[in-house]
This record gives sequence, structure tokens and C-alpha cells, in this order.
Amino acid sequence: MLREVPADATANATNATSAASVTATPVLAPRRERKKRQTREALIHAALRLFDAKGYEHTAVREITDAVDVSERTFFRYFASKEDLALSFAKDGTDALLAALNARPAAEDPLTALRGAFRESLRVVTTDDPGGPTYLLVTKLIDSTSSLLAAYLRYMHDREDEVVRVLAEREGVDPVTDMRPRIVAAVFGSLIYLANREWRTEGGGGADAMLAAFDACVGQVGPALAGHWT
Amino acid sequence: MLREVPADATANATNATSAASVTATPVLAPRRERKKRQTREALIHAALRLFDAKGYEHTAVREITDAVDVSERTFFRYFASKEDLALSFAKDGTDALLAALNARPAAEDPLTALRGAFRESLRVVTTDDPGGPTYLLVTKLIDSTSSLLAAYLRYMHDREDEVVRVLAEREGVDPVTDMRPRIVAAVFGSLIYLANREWRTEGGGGADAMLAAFDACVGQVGPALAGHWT
DNA sequence: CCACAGTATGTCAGTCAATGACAGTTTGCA
DNA sequence: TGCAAACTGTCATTGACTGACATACTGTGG
Repeated sequence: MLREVPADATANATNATSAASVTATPVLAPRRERKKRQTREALIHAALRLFDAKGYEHTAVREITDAVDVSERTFFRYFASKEDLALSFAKDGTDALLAALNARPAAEDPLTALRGAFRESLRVVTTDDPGGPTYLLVTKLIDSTSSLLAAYLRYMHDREDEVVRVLAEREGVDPVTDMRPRIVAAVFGSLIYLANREWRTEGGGGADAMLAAFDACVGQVGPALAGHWT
Repeated sequence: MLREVPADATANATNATSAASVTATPVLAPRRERKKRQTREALIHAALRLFDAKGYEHTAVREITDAVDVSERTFFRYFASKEDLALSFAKDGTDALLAALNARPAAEDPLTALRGAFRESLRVVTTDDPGGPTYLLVTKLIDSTSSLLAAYLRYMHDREDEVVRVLAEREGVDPVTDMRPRIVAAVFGSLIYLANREWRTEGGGGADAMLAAFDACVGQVGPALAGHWT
């Protein structure tokens, strides 16, 4: 419906340059598809600009569609909701994470595989948006908008199931009776969030800084759960 | 059948003793207060009945207010939103949990204190609703309604901060620089959710069953995070 | 008992997100 | 070229939620 791109991970707002230089795209890129992608990108771009300027809740869908010059109805054909648009970046990141997790060598234990997949997804996200602080911006936006945060948490919660399935498969356990995959997935999700938050308050460096924050969180889990902290 | 319950000695130590013997000036409980509480209870009751019958999203606020014979506007003076009403039970449970956590002996380490507080909050919730399966009903409702689940997750996320503060205070660490309290709070939240889910699929016995499910989850955290599972 | 102040409720109008129905337009392809 | 499918726009409608204003009710003091 709103997801396509099976393996192609390069999808950002500035693909006009590539479209201009390359006349014929190998596989699929009829004009219709190009236009759709263009409209979608334009909507996202305009929306983020407006969200940044006036805040998510004070931006009407009407304003977004006016900026792109499409009807309000069209907006809801591209995005299931206003939240859906705002979370499109998070979706991309999660897609990358899951793809990377699936590609992780089987020898890695769950936590190592998750860390590696996270690192890989960071690479994709940052490569995707080379010149702009879009990732930081969206993250801040989500965390500062209660309705968006709710949608984000639910979305992550939903996709946790996929992580559970992959982990259970990798380790050869039953995802229904064995709760270890669910526990790891849940804890991992929390750690990602905490690391992100930490990284953001540190000023938000590159992917390395983020990964370092994540590792710091992982290292604190054991001490945090065991006895007193004195 | 549902809330109030002054619960633990936190906010009502002042009038609890005085109101017992003297009836001169009933500081709290005039007819107005009683009526308000009555309407609130009636709204919750009617709403849950309708939610159970037709589902949350297919129940209009109008139907709820019609069942209680108040105006739609009044509904939104009692509850910030439709979600707010549906989560009122979760709020009560969280209140009880935090109150209990505050009352935990200082000698207990964080995880033990959290477990004890959880046990206590379960006692409150089940005592509160002796004859009806309201807790089970609401839990199912939340988990089967995406918009409600989103609101629930955000609400829990918000209140996690309070848990963090209490834990940091108990252990004498800085809740800003030290991330252990945040980690424990986050993991605890996940475990509560997982235990609840497990308990529910098991048919939902008493508070003991729930606590057993929670303990089972806690016991799996270590094994789940350490190496392979084979 | 009355009057007054404060608060709860009702009514009304309006915004905004989201959806269904229908008509008009563009694109892909035979 | 011409047709079918896919996009898009327009219109109408639902439902959550809010602000403004009028109207009742309750508690208190005279």
C-alpha cells in the first residue's frame, strides 16, 4: 500500500538529481511510478518543514497538501494518517534493521546480531540522508509530540513481533512457548530508545556516537538488574 | 466497582483521622462531589459495557453519554479523551504501583522493590473489583485496539519517569547521569506487559498467577541476554 | 429564607482528521 | 488510436474534540 522497494534502500527526498542524469532506469520506473514517488517525497518534505516550523499538532493536513498542491483526499491515499507520514522515517529505519537482522551470520548470538543489525540500519539511515539532520529532527519531533510518541511506540511494539520471529528462527526455539525471544526483543527496543535519547542529548554525533550510546546502555543492563547500586 | 481507594497513606492522612470521629464539617463528600463521582462511574461503566459489546472504535462518545443521559460536552469535562476513559483502570493500577513502590522498605534492592510494589498493586486492583472480570476485560480491550494500545504504551512510558525518580532516590544515584534507573524501569515495564500477556493467555487466574508469570519473565532475562539459547 | 458566588452542565458553532462515493484525468498497453 | 486501469479531485459525512456563552445547581453567609 505504501511500502514497496523490496531491496532498494535508497529512498530520500533528493532523488531528482538521479532522475535527471539517468534517463532509463533498468527495472521499473514508469512515469507513473516516478510521479507517485515524487508526490510522496514532496508531501513528506513539506510536512517535515511545516512540523519543524509550527509543530506537528498545529499543522493541518490541509496546509501540507496546499504546499504540494494536491487535494487533501490524495494525502490520505499516500498515508493512512498524519502520523503515518511522520513515522515514515522510523518505518524506513525499522525496515533496514529487520533486513539487516535477517542477513546477520547465524553464528552470532541474539544480542550480537541485534547490535550488528542496528549498526547496519544506522549506516543506511545516515547514508540515506547525507546532507540533512532529518533523522535528528524527526526523532526530536516524535519525542516532543505526545500523539506521535504514542504512534511511534505502538509501531515499534508491532514490529517487535517480527524481531521475535527472526530471533526464534535463528536460535531454533519456539516463539510461542519460549519467551526469551520476546524478552530480548522488548529489552532491545527499550535500549534503542534509551540510546537514542542519550545520543540526542549529547548533541547527536554520527552513527558511531549512537552506537557507543547503545553499547553503554547494554553494558548497564547487568549492573542495573543485579542487587543494589551503591 | 472500580476506583477511588485512598489506598496507601500518601495523600489522605489529614482527613482520614479527623473525619472518623467528628461530623461537624464534612470537608469532603458534599452532594456535589458525590454526584460528580457518580457520573464519572456511570460513564466508565456504560462505556466499558459498550466497548465490550461493540468494540472501542465502533462506540461513539455520543452513545456513551446517551446511556448516562448527559451531554457530550460533559463527557469531555470528565475525561480528556475517549482513550482517557478507557485507560482509567490502567491509571489506577499505575497509581497503586507507584504508591506501593514509595512504601517499599529501603533495604530492598530495585528489582525486589518493584516486584513487591507490583504484587501490592495487584492486590489493590483485584480488591477493587471483587466480583467482575473488569481487569481482564480492559486488558484485552487495550491489547486488541490499536489506538488504545498506542495510548496505553505512551501513558506507561510517561509514568516510567516517576519510577525512575523513585528508584534513583532509593538508591541514591543521579537519575540524569546514571542510566541504571531508566534501564530497570524500562525493562520492568516490558516485563509487566509480557507477564500480563502470558497471564491472559493462560486464562487469567488470580493475582498469584499473574505474579508467577512475572517471576517467570524475570527469570528468563538473564538467560535470554547471555549468548546462544540452544 | 434569601441572595450571592462558584461550579457543574447544556447548547451551539466550529475545527480537524479521516472515509466513502462518484466523477474526471492520466498513464500503460494492445 | 482507444480502452482499461490507476490516479486524482470534489463533495458530503462522520466522529473526536474545543471554545464561548447561557443556564442550572450547590454551598455559604446574611
